[in-house]
Order: sequence, then C-alpha cells, then structure tokens
Amino acid sequence: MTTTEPDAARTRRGPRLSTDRVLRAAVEFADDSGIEAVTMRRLARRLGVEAMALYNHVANKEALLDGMVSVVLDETNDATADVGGPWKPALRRRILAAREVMLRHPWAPGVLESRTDPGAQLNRYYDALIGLFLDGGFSLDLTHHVLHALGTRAFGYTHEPWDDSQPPPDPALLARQMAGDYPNIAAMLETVSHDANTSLGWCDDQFEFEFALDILLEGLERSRDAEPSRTRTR
Amino acid sequence: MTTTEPDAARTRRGPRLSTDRVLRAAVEFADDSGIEAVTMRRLARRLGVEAMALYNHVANKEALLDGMVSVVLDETNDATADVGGPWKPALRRRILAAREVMLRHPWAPGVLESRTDPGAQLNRYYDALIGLFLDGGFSLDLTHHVLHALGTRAFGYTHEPWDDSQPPPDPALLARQMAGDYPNIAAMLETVSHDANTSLGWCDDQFEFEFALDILLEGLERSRDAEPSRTRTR
DNA sequence: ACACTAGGTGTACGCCGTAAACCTGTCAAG
DNA sequence: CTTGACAGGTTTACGGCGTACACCTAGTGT
Repeated sequence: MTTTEPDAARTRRGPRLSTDRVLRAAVEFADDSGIEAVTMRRLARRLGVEAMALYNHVANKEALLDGMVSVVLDETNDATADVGGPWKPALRRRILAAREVMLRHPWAPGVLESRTDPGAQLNRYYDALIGLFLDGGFSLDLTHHVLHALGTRAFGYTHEPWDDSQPPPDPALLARQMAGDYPNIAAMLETVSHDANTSLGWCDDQFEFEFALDILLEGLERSRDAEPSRTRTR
Repeated sequence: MTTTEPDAARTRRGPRLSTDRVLRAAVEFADDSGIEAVTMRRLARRLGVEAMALYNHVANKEALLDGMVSVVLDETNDATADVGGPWKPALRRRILAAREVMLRHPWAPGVLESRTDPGAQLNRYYDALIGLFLDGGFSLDLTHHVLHALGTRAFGYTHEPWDDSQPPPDPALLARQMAGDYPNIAAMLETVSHDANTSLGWCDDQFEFEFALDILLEGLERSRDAEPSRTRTR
C-alpha cells in the first residue's frame, strides 16, 4: 500500500508527458518568464519530471525550439484563417492578426529568426499569403519580391535596433542630455515627447507598425500596376 | 636564464592586452568562426592568454558584445561619412554602404538586436540619418515615424524568417515536392527557378534589399509631400 | 630600495545540454 | 498467472559555459 498508489506514480504534475504537452508547457513558460528561462532542467521541473525525461518527446533543445515556433505559427494560421474581400485590406487584416499572436509571445520573433528550417506551419502561412497576392493580380514573380520586401513584417513584427519597450523616465531630460553630441536626435526627441500620440507613453508601436505597413502595401500596389507585362529582369 | 626572459613573459601572442585589442580580436574571431565560437575561454586562447585576463578589459560577456557592435558601428559611421546631394540618393548610398559593412560581419545584426542599450556609435549613426531627412524637408515628427518604418533596414540589413543563404540543390524538384500541400509556394518556386535574376544562384539578396528600400523611400517621400502642415495625430 | 598596483594566473562554483546505464509499471502472449 | 518486452521514466556523469575570488608578479614612482 505504501509503494503502489494507483495514480500519480511520482509527484508528476498532470498526466503523462507527450510531445504536445512538452511544447505547450514550453510556450507557456516562455510567455511567463522569457525565453532565457526555458532550459531543459527548469522546463522539466515545471512538468514535475527530470530533465532527461523530455528527451523521450523532443530530440534535443533545437527540436524543442522548432516545436515552440510551430505551436505559435499554428496559432497564427488559426487566427488568420478567414479571408475574403480585396487583397489589400485582407492582407492587412491577416498581418495585424498575426501581430496579435506575436505580441502574446514576445519571445517568438527571436526564436523564429534563429530557426534554420522553415517547418510546415511557416509554409502554410506563406502559401496563404501568396494566394492573397495572386488573387490581387500580382504576378508570381512580383509576389516573390514582395515577400522579401515584407520580410518579417509579414508575421506582424519588426525588430527595432533598440529597446523602446518602456519609456525613459524623462524624455525631455534625455533630449537635453543628447543636445551636445547628437543635436538631431535631441530635436526629434523633444518633438516626440511633446507629441499627442505619445501621451500614452513612449513610441506607439502599433501606430508605427501600421504606418510602415501601409507605406509598403501601397508601394507594392504601385509596383503591380507598373509591371510591364511579365518579365522583371534585375 | 631559464626563468626570466626579458620579453614575452609567457607565450602571450602580440603586445599587452587592451580593451581595444580584445574587441578587435573578438570581431575578427566572429568573422572567421561565427558568433557562437566566441566564448571567453576561446577568445582568450586566441590572444594567448587565460580567460580571466579578459575581465581586466571588459566587464563581462555582455560588455564584450556591446563593444563588438560598437566596433562594427564605428566602421559603419566611417564608411558612410561622406554625404551630400539630394536626400534620397544620399540616404540610399548611406544605407547601402552600411549594408556592405554588415555583410562583412554577418553576426552583427543578431548581436545588435540583442543589445539593450544603444551605445554612442548607434546614436551617431542615427543623428546623421535624421540630419539627412531634415535636410530633405521632413518634419521632426515625420522623421520619427520614418525611422521606425526603416527599422533595421536603416543599417543595411533585414532578417528574413528563413535561411536562403544557399540555394536548394534543385529548386524545381523542391517545387514539385511542395505542389501537394502548398500549391502557391510551389508555383512561385517554379517561376523563381526559371527566372533570369536567379541564374546566379537562389534569391538575389542585394536586389531584394534595394527593391524594398526603394519602395520604402518613395513611400516616405510621398508621406512628406502629403504632410498637412505639422501635426500628425494617430 | 621598496611598496604599490595593473594586469596577469589558478582554482572553483553553479548552470547548461545531453550521453549512457539503469529502473519500473503496463500489457500482450503463452 | 507468469513472463518478457518495452515505453517512458530516473540517476549519474561529462565537458563547456560565464565568472567570483585568491593569488602572483613585473614594472613603476618615490
């Protein structure tokens, strides 16, 4: 009676392990604590299990990361499944839906970019996107360039070369500090800190994202209309 | 005589260590062997020194990485120092010059994006860029949005969500494999593999970069001309 | 001549990913 | 009911990582 309980042979949390359970736990963990917290040992502990147990369900850590992005991309594909209407607003809606998914998983962009092999979910997303462009009258060739032009923006995010996730304590002060060495930055900061759209904080990422996206979409449309007929040599 | 040679007390390679020498060695090492090869121990060995010696010149590994990007950005600032002429070609030249620097240091984008604090060299680069826009008649406010729209493209690179550094062995075969699940991708691949501009390999990154850059620059110009007067509320 | 100190070395710690051997509960076949 | 295979856990161990801390030593200013 002491040795054999019928259930929960160890202090294992939840039911048996499975690839799916491991991946979902990893995603949740990264959402909670950041991607750098996700180590094999800590993830295992979170699942009430020893580290090596994970290797029965994922080949190694790289495979774990692959699986994590596939979970996120599944979410993206689900969230962007509905389509219809003219290409431009449809694309816009789709990309902004993808953006919401990425905002829920802030670690995902970095991991996605570190993957070497696309994976089925990414192909599925691109296939749908390409479909939208083709329906919109883009040639196959131009569509190819267009995907490159969108880059990661197609997935609803862009990496900025600095971290503006939280505002500086005092933008105006910062501006004054920079005035000596970087007069143009200082002037810009001053303007930004007075600006209406930043009353809610620092840079409005959503506005900036849509601003750039719209410029791009309109530019792409213009390219489509300018296409001579079929061939675009470099 | 056995114990005290006058010079080169140990098998130390080169002269005394210094922050500058450490950073330059690290950059060279990353160029040669990739950023993941740059560990404190291996970098030290390369300099003919023990790992802990490095800590007399850089505070820790994060500071080492900070220093490495500052070296690269110095290069960028030097390479883009000459300016003049109308804003659009000037900006284009500058960004493409920055791109050449980044191509020489393929690890730099990833490290740059992982930095949390801009650093003086990045400020210097942005200050110059902002100057170009202001000279071009952009308002301070619009310039701010424009920098966000450029994102890392301002530094001459973009992260693509897949690795197309080398072409697949047989694009046409790949296309046929995908035809079942991803008909649109397959069609696009087929076109791309027949296309003139890829006779030299796979995607022509330089062409794609300039294509997107030009769309963006023209879109930005259009925004400038459309600016009502001063205020752009969100 | 001598103490100071900048800049090295040596050792050790805790964490990482993961290889290899081992253990055990479950279940199908005899 | 016994038995044996095996899926899915545990244990132990290894090499590599960043780096704290104690120590040593060559060169310098007084």
